[in-house]
Amino acid sequence: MSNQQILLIDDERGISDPLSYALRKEGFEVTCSYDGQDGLRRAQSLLPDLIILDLMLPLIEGLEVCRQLRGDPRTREIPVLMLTARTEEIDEVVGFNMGADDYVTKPFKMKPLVQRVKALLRRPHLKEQSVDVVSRQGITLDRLHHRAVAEESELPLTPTEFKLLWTLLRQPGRTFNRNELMDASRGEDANAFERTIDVHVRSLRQKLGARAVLVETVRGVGYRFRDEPHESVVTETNAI
Amino acid sequence: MSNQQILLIDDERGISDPLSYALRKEGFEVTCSYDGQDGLRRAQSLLPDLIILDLMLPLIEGLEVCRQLRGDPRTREIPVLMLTARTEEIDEVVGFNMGADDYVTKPFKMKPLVQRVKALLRRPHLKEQSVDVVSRQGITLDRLHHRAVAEESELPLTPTEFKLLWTLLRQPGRTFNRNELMDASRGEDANAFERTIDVHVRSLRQKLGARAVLVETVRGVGYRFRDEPHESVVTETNAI
DNA sequence: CATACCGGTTAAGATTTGATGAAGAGGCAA
DNA sequence: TTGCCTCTTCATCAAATCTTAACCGGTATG
Repeated sequence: MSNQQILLIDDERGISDPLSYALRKEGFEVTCSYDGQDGLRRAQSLLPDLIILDLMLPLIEGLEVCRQLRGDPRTREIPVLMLTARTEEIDEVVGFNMGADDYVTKPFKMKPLVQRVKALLRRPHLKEQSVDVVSRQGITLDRLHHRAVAEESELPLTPTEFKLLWTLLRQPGRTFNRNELMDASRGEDANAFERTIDVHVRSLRQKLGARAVLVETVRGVGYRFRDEPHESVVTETNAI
Repeated sequence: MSNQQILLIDDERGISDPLSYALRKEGFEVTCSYDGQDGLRRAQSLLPDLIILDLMLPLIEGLEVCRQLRGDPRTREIPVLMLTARTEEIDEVVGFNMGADDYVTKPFKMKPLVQRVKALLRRPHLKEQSVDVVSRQGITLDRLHHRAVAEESELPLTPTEFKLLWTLLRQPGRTFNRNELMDASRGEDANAFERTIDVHVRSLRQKLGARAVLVETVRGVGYRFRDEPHESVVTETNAI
């Protein structure tokens, strides 16, 4: 029972039978389900370590199953491996951002698929859970209440500035180019002058005051939020 | 160089020019190649994150390029997006099972294609093996954070120096000629003065300090990153 | 030894890049 | 409507970076 449990949701016996066989031979415990509704119920009762999900399912579509899995806190973190018939479907799935963790196109070879399964199970589960509060270097952002606080005082950020800082703060040290920041701060409106970001960064820095140095410029690339503490800020912090 | 690199292999300027422009505007680094042979060579020296490949090419056919890319362990895992003239061709291509990851029929709209590119690059299993950190001989490059570290201290590299070192470091021991290094560091126009590379190498060596010897000159050919920590005596003996 | 070739070095000039100030353009509520 | 507020665009400047070209010394070759 120390074996890892896999829930396989697929209505085609021609696929699920050999697949479940191959997985069992690898030492996994496999439970099969042949439609979406049943699969969803089993997922919630079994809480397996991994779910393999066909995109085309009777009763409930694969995407809907995935959505509901993600909506339930008990199953939210279970990795999902999606089976799709065509490459283009992957785009859709990715587009819907349904949170599948990997995709395999049918027809597939058994060995690579098992490899993928193992890789997913091996993966450290630092999946970015939906976080509403981020706090770094004395700056705290709460996106539910749309509040930004630096030490004591509240920062009056505009929506764009807020999203910008949110993006930077969530992955401190990572450098974002202007396009990524554009996307992050303005949704998917892709066609805008890149340098607009510079202006937002500027006003952001102004409002950050002494902490402005935390938003670093990476020349030729973009911007990033400083990872390690900065001397002048520490001094400032102490002084307050 | 937090940016992802795309190699575009297409001989029709009417296609490759606007496409490379669109991709660059999206923040990708794009290198263009106008025939199969050259494209193959560039793929092997650049090791881009994605390759866009026209099916009809001079010198070597697209399918043959694809086959050879799949045959080389260095390029085997790089996703390939194939451009084809007619829908029926897709079937043929799929039939040959040449391992292209996606197909787009010409003529295509710019936006959807860019979407496809992004989707391909976002695919989880590709993400897992795409390399963002390279570390050799005590030097570590992280293109996501855009950081270069030697032992303890951070190296303040300019964008060009970073890309140069990134290229050398990814395939230690392999000698790159100046054109290849030009490509890698300047992405765009390959028709610049070759000796420019020498100057970049020099400033790179200066910043590397004691580790400067790791960037070796191969007289008459180009440069390479040293593979072995010490003298090549052992290597010689083993080689014979 | 002479010579052509090659890479190292240097500095000046050209180009690119980001910061900044300011001027519209909409949006929205009073 | 007017009066903010926010976002975008543009022009300009200074600094960082890249390229070019000239000069130098080492090396292979005859």
